[in-house]
Amino acid sequence: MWKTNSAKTRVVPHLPKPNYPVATIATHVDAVKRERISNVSSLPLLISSRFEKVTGLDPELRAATKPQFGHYQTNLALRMANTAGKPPRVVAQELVDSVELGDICEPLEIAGPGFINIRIRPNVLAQAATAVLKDKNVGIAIAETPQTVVIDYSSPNVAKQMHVGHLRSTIIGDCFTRVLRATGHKVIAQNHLGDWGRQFGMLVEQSIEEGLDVSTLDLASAEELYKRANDHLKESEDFAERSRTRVVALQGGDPTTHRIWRQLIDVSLAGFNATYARMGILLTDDDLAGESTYNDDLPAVADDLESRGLAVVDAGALVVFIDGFETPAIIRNSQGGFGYTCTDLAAIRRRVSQMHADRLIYVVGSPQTFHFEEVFAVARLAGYLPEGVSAEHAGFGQVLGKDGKKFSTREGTAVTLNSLLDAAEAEASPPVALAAIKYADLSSGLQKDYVFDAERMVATTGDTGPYLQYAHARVCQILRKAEAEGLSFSEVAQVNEPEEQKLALLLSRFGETVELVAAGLQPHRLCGYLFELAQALSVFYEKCPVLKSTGEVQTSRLALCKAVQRVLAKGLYLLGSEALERM
RNA sequence: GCGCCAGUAGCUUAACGGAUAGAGCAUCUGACUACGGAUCAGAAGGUUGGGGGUUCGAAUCCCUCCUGGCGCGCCA
Repeated sequence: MWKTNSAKTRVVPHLPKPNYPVATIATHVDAVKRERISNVSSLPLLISSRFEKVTGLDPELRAATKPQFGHYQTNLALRMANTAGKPPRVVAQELVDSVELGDICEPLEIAGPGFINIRIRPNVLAQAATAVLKDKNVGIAIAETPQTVVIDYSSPNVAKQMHVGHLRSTIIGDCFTRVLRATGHKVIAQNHLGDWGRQFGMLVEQSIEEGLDVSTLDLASAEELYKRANDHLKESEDFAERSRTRVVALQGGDPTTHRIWRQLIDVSLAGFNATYARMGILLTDDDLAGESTYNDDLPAVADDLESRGLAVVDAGALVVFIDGFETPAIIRNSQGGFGYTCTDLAAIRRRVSQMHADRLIYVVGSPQTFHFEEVFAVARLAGYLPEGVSAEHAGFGQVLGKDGKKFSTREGTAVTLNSLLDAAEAEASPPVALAAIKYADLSSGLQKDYVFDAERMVATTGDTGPYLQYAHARVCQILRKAEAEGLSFSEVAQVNEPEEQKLALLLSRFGETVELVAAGLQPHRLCGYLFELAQALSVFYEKCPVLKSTGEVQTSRLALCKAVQRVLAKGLYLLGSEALERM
């Protein structure tokens, strides 16, 4: 009954259509663009503004797809041709005649059906490279209107080791934290620990029955306890009953129960923190905000929704029917318990009203897409999520085993995160292994599943983290030798060779790439950029001797190397990896 | 049944409606006293799952079908 649309509109007759801007990548990109127009720092934006001055239109500059097309291209003439009623190439010629770019670009060229190809002048490229060399933030612009961004990630469960499912959330969330901080935003990381729920009844009951001092456990043995309790629960109705009673005792604040629960959390945290340290993750205990921290808010949320008529009791449960959703969101079940929908609503409320978040990001697997759509919709409805605050679910695909299927051990249990780190460290030193794993995780689209193949990801050839580290170590070697020889440099004075120009052009794009990732939450774009830069560096190596050159050519090339080194180091940092000086 | 995601070269994968779909691995051919060869140059490899449609232009947007994964009222 409640499944039909008519029932929905009947129960909550006047639900407004969402009139808030739906949080999309496009929205954020636009916001970033608007922000930066007034603070023109990158070459494409500078060029775009010149086109806009003449046409009032964004030329939608794109990096040229081929070297013979210059550095950037615009299809503006093609788009204008229809309304202008003129052939595209004629419009293009008019644009070329009227847009003033002589100070930045070589003469514009018209090509193909009416594309305008743009080539930056070498001296401008050299200036751009020097800017990257000198800039404290390596060419990344600080947002003019910094936001408070709350990022929810990692979120392991108490009394269970972190497993393969936590790998991606932890790596991706940490990357977002680094990128958003680098662009000047205030990031509040939130580790939404699974520290509450029915499983604690059986855990506490089992430990008491065994006479176990929980505080002496480590995380692995706590997980063993979990398994024993779970087995016990299945085979003994008596134990199941006592476990249910124990849940009530925990909720009621019974001292003994509460103490054991707290001990379970503490031993688990010790294990999680060890893994975070091993992975170079920024999360600290200050970022902990487990589910239990919202316990007191849950009845308040339910009451608020119910008293305002947004939630209604249906089949014994308190639910919210939402326009466009087949099923209602369950706020409180028919037993009077609160589920994770309610917890997430309470979290949104707190993050917006107390932490003053402008943007909420959830780094949680793709299977939760529906859940977050639902939670966001209810939060909008209730005003917990006001118009000015965006909420995004950065969902991601699964990590698969080598057989391309769900990653599990021979026994069928989930593979622990630490064993994945072990597998990679069997192939390379810890910092290299870590860079390998993180790069493999971040370098393709977040939505896609990928196979965990330690051997392939630690390869130093190809599109891998270690290749980036190698490129960095190599350029460091040149800079070290230069220093040993007493050579100094101050700026990129000239970029005459194509290989130098390519490097300088790429350097000029670092900032906008990072800003794009900050706006659109697509780390693979940063990976792709850094890989292209590392490749361009290798080509430069072949064609343009540095230490063997002399005079201004040498000092300029040294400066170029230093700028590349800075970008690679910063880029690796943003991916959560170490930029090694030697390998 | 409804919904979401994915389907691009043997494998892994990029492409914010634009030019000849761009890379990496593997394969083949070259370059070695080499500022780190853990490199570079080149070749070969694609009817972008199928079929329609919109557009000057489609991997990208719309419709439809196929395959795989995941979700869809009381666990989190």
